[in-house]
Amino acid sequence: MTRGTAADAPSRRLTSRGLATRARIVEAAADLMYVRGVNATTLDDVRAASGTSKSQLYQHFADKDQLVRAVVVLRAGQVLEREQGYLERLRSFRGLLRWRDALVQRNALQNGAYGCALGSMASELSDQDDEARTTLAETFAAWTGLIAAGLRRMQISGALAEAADPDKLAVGLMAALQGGYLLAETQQDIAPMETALDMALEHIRSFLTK
Amino acid sequence: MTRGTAADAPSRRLTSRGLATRARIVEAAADLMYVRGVNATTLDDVRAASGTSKSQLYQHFADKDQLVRAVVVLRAGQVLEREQGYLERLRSFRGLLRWRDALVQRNALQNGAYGCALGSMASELSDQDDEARTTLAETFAAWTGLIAAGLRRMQISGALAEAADPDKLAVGLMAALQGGYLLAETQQDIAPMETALDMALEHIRSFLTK
DNA sequence: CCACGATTGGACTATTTCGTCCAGAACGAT
DNA sequence: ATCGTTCTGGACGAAATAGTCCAATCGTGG
Repeated sequence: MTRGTAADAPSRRLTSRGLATRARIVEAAADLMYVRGVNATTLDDVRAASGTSKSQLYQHFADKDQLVRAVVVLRAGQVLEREQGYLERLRSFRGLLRWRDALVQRNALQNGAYGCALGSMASELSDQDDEARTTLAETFAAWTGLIAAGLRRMQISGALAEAADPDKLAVGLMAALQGGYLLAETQQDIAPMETALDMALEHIRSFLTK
Repeated sequence: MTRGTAADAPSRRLTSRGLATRARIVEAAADLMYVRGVNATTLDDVRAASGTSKSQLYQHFADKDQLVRAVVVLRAGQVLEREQGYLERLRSFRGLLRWRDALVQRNALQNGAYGCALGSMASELSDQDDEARTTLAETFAAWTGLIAAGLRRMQISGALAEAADPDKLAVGLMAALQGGYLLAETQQDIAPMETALDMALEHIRSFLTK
């Protein structure tokens, strides 16, 4: 609240160099927090991984919480941008299957470890930092909204039955995805993630008009 | 590995008094770690909440990791016992609905905060403590197995179609549950958890024979 | 009721981690 | 080029946290 660091109007302090260091810090922190968890990542880890120094960290972020929030915002933007690319033109069940495949493949690269960039932070931060929780909730809502919008387009084009509720189906699909991530992470095997997504998609398929 | 603390044969050290303190410590730690997260819980918090002292902590647990593992084992046992009570006699779709209601109601008491006792630990520990991860994976498997067994009984009694795959349905249901927990925790609202469970149950319903 | 090990309390140390500070280098506008 | 501002490096301090140790107490078998 004291310093103008995060999303504030950056008062006057902004140099390309400074912004570059800031970006380097947030990205390094995001990577570390993704694989180790937020609380298990120390500022010294971030400092080393970003090739910066303590003063830079505190130049750009009032404290660790602010850095964490910046990481959340970064991840939210990344995920939303990526998902928008997949979902904004979604108009068919096959498109949904392609979306599924992309997610599974991405997660298979790490054998399911680490889970969803958003989900793991949500689990750790929800009961710890209300501002972060809110951002994450909004991001989940936006993500789910992208899916719902696609389902609605399918409905308008007649591919999906009128009886289907796009919003509820989207929430169910998102839950299956997040639960799948979690089980896959715990088992170190993406099979449960596939099974979960398949079940949700199978349910959506039952609403196809033919 | 050095001391005989956790699940080892307790060599010689066991007095009712000692066992009681040990239990008090683990239970206090479990509560704290549930609401604050594992890494955000300090040994001093545990000491204070359990009304013990440092020496007791280190009398029973070689280090914090061992305590965390004991908490995982405790939670695993509690959840499994509770779920067994609900699921071991599951024979009908209505039974599944009752199970759903019980979970939702329990989570509603805290407005969805904290999530699943198992899920939140799984998310935080999976990439941090492989032994804990394994225990959690086994517990999830057992839990899912309870559901699958119930579905199989429904299949044998003819209520559930032969075409249904109890194992996959159980995994899908578990993922919906865990994802629902996570979304509910993030949104501080159990609605997404209900929606997710309803979707999974709706899908199972489609396999009912009549 | 005595002896001995288990148990306890809490002071103490070591280490980690967050956060501060300041002197000097780099940069950009004039 | 020069001056003021921003950026940088890293030493430093403060607080939190993990982990150690030992003297005192308890409690149970003999």
